[in-house]
Amino acid sequence: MAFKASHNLDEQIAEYLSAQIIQGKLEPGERILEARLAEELGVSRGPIREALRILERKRLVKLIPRRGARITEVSAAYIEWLYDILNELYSLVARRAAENRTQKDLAQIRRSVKRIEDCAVRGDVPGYYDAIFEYASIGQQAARNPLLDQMLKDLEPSTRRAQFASLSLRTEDLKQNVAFF
Amino acid sequence: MAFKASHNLDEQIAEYLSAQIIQGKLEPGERILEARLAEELGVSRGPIREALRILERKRLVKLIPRRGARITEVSAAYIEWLYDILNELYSLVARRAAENRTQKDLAQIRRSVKRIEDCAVRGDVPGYYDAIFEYASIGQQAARNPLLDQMLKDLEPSTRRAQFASLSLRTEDLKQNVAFF
DNA sequence: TGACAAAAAACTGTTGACAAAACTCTAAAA
DNA sequence: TTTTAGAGTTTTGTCAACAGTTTTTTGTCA
Repeated sequence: MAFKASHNLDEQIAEYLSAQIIQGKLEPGERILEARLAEELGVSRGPIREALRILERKRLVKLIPRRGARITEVSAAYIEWLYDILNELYSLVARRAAENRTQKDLAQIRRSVKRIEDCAVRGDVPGYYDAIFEYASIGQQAARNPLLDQMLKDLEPSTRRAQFASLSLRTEDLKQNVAFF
Repeated sequence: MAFKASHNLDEQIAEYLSAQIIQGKLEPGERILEARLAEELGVSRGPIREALRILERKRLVKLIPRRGARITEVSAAYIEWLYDILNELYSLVARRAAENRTQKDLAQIRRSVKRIEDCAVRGDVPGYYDAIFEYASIGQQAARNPLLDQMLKDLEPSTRRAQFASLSLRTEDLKQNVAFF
C-alpha cells in the first residue's frame, strides 16, 4: 500500500498514519491492529510498533499495555484545553521572539506573511494552513528556546487535527504571535 | 541486574533507566548500547528499544536513526529554557485551578502543604522533593485540563534532573502555584 | 431467555536470527 | 606526516516465530 524505501520504516509509517489520522480517514476511537496494518503495508510488526510510539508522542494514538492502540478522540473540550495551552505558549514565543529576533528573522517573517496573504488572495486553503504553520515555526525559532520549539512541534499534529474539527477560531491563537513585528 | 516480573518489560526498563539518569548515574552524552543493556538486564533488544522511545518522550535520551541513543545533556541554558516554560504553564495551572477548584481539591492541597512542611521540619530532603511534586500534581488535576496535566507529567523527569543540577532556584517556579489558595 | 463457565480465537509481548548501515582499524599512497 | 581506501567489527534495523493475555464464541444450566 504505502511506499517503502531504504529509509527508516518507522518514521515513514508514522508519517503515513499521521496524515491519515489528521485528515480523518481513520476514525477517532478506532483500534489499530498491528498485524493487519503490518500486512497492509508489507512490513513486519516491529516497525509498526515503533511508529505507534511516535504517534503516541504526538498524541494521535493512545497506547494501552496489552490491549493495543486506539486513535485518540478530539472532543470540543479537548480542543479548548489545547488552545488554552497554545495561547499560553505562543504568548511566551512572542515575548521571547521580540527580545531575541535578528534582522534575518524579520526578513523571514515578512516573507512568510507575504506567503500567507498570497494564499488568502488565491483562495488556496491548504496552502494557507501550511503558511500559517510555517509562520508559527519561524517565530518559534526566533524565540531561541529549542525546548519550547520542540514542544510546539509535538503539538502541531494535534493542532492540525483541531483545525479540521473547528475551522472557525483557528487563527485566534496563532494571532498572538503577531505582536512579534 | 534489574528485577523483572510478569509485568511489561518496557515500562519497567524505562522506569529503571529513568531513575539512573535523573540520579546522574548515567552521564549526559553517554551512548546507550541496546545489546549491552539487553544482556545486562537479561532481556532481548525489543523491550529495550521500546523503553528508549519512552525515555525519548520524557526527553531523557535523544534517539538518532541508525546511530543509537544518547543521554541528553542538561546545560544551564537548557534549564533556563525549561523553567521559562514551566513558569508559563504553571501560571496557567494556577489560574485554571483557582477557577475550577472544589472543596475536595482544597482539602487535598492543605494536606499536601502540611506534608511539605513536615518534610522541611524533619530535614527529609528526598521526601521534600516528592512532596513538592505531589503538590504540583494536585494543582494540575484541579486545573481540569488533562492535556496540560499530561504535558507537565512528561516534563517532570526533566524537571527533576534540572533540580539535581541547580538546587537553588527550584522552588521559584513551582511557587507560582501558591496563588492557588 | 439470560447468566455464567469453558474453550477457541485473536492480539500483543518477547525473543533470537539475519541484513544493512555505521564505525574502527590498518595499510598504502601522496 | 597526512589522507584515503578498504577490510573487519560493531551496532542498529527488520523479520518471523513463539508465548502469554485478552477478547470472543460456544455451550450448559438455571
